[in-house]
Amino acid sequence: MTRTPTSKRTTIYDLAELAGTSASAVSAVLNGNWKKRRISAQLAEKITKLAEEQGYALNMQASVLRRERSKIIGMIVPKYDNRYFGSIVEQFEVRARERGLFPIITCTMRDPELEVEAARTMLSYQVDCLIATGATDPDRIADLCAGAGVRTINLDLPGSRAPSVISNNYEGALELTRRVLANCEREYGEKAPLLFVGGRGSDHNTIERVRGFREAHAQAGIPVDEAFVQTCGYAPEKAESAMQRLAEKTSRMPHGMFVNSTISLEGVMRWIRRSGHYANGVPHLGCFDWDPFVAMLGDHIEMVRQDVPKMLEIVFDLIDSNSSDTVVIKVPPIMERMG
Amino acid sequence: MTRTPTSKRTTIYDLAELAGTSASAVSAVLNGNWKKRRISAQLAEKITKLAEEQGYALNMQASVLRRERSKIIGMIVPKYDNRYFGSIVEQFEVRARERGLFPIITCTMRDPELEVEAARTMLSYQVDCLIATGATDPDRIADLCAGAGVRTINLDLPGSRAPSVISNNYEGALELTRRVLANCEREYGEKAPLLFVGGRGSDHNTIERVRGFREAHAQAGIPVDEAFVQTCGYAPEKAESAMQRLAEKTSRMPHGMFVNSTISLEGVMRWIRRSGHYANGVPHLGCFDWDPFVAMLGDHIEMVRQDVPKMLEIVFDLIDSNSSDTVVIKVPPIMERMG
DNA sequence: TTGAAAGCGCTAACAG
DNA sequence: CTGTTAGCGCTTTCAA
Repeated sequence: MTRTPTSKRTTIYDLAELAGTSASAVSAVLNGNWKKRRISAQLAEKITKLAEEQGYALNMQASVLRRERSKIIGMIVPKYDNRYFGSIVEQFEVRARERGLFPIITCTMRDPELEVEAARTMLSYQVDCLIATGATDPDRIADLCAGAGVRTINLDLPGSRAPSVISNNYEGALELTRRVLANCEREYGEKAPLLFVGGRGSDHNTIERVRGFREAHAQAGIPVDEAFVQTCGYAPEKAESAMQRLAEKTSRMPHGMFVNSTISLEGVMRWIRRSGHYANGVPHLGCFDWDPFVAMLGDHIEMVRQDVPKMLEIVFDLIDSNSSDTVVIKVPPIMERMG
Repeated sequence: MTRTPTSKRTTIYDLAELAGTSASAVSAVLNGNWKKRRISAQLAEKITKLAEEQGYALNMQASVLRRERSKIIGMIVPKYDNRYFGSIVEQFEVRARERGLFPIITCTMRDPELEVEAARTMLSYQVDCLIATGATDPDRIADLCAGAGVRTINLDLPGSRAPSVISNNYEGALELTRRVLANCEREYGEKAPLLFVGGRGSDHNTIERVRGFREAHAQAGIPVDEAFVQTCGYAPEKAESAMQRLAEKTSRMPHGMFVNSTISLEGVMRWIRRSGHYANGVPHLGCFDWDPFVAMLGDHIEMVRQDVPKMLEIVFDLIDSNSSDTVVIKVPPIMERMG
């Protein structure tokens, strides 16, 4: 793990000596502002060539230490195990690099302790800006960052002390619920309440989605069955055991469900298969999130796809605009057509 | 020695002044080696408390610049859009942190240029070690790192200038092919060659998997149809159009397929649905990779799950062991049971 | 038991 | 046009 002490890395001083010039000239040339310093094209070329030959690599730690902006941008993200967060991270990296920023990402496994730990570490690395994605306590992170004079933006889950970019969960849930209700009615010729399963009762997104879920029921004139609102957490195991408990208590399982993320859907699907409860007649499902293979599972699943490109576009606009108003920007999700 | 008014961050000098001691004492205390320096417990406590109160955060750039080891460990990874790489990245982070290392990850979108660019950047950030995951040209990266005296380990795809940890692609493919062949024979009562689709004909993993594919055919006494070996690339679109081209050329599509990754499977499934070619009688599939929703798609799909925990365990053993032998360690993948 | 001091490699202001 | 110089914040001898 140790670097071989023999192969000392080339520094601008080495380059300066080889070129018979000074470190500052080298620095200026290598940073592309040799014009400003009116360094001769000849010298500039000589230095550039030398750097190439010697395999010179800038020492970022030294550079960042000296500059006032690090150009490092951090993101914390709960997990990498689903398409939603995967595409967020992927596009975050692309856009960051486009802007000449260096992205560092840390996954917090949905652990609140790890979240603040990760934020602290990122501050140690002098990030210029921190994006808190799906954080359980965005305000805690915002405070931490404020203390260090670092900007924060909340993504996916909103906070009250920094700008937030989130999906329009209410609208998405409203439409998704409508569709599943309609699908159920079409097939079973009966107006009956759906099951809501997955998510945390305390998180903003889940609250908003439940609100949309209720509103769709209200609009259809169907009373919500309170035993059918299961905000049991996101993990597959939690969704699975929530289903199990419900089945033990109720004599009549719902014809349709609103599943709050693909993560939870994993558990729901597992339960459906294992329990054999729906052996004759699969329930109609609605999933708040998108996954290509879920889309292939059959015509009985509707999906809401969160508009990641748009969300990240706004995030970076916010970064560029330098504003720190604590707005909450809601991005309409996309309804995937069935089949 | 005047601090600019912009730098609002607390430094060890601020702390030293507040505690009426020196920066070196503060540094020692905050690094936990105040015992070695026999600093009084009293002073140590005072400093610790002060740091807490002031919200002191270590400046990693300064710290790393001064130390000889950065304790930063880098990983480059092709994509975040599938479970395999997702779990690699997730577990990499966990294990790195367990060891007190700071993980930085960069996704290269399978772009060879970006790969070396990313490696260079990581070297600039003084990584102590770089893991090249699924790199198209691992040796190029190994050379780059060697020049900087930094260790490299190849993951997923092997190289010849650094230790490599990969799946046993041959064995996995052999067994997967056997199963699909058996499934086909059971259903159609006929020995017929499978289609191999996805992956790059030039990459080691694909070559090994094709070898296993051929061997399984040989063992079953079935000649491989050369038109049925379609190493068309990983992307869904590529797999999809490869299927299309094949269908246009051949009068008889295969009853079974070996699909080289879930990524490619996405395209294959799409083609199967859109083309209507298999309207009566789904083909038996084998997928080299695992995804929970693919597992739910039906009994006609077999999967090979690469043993990510084991692979990463070996990667970190390699890191700890400090060895740089260019071994290739093959980890047996796990055959998922159907259903 | 503790502090002073010397840099790590780089950037940028200031003098030529 | 170019070099000198003064640190950025931290770690680590070395001296006391």
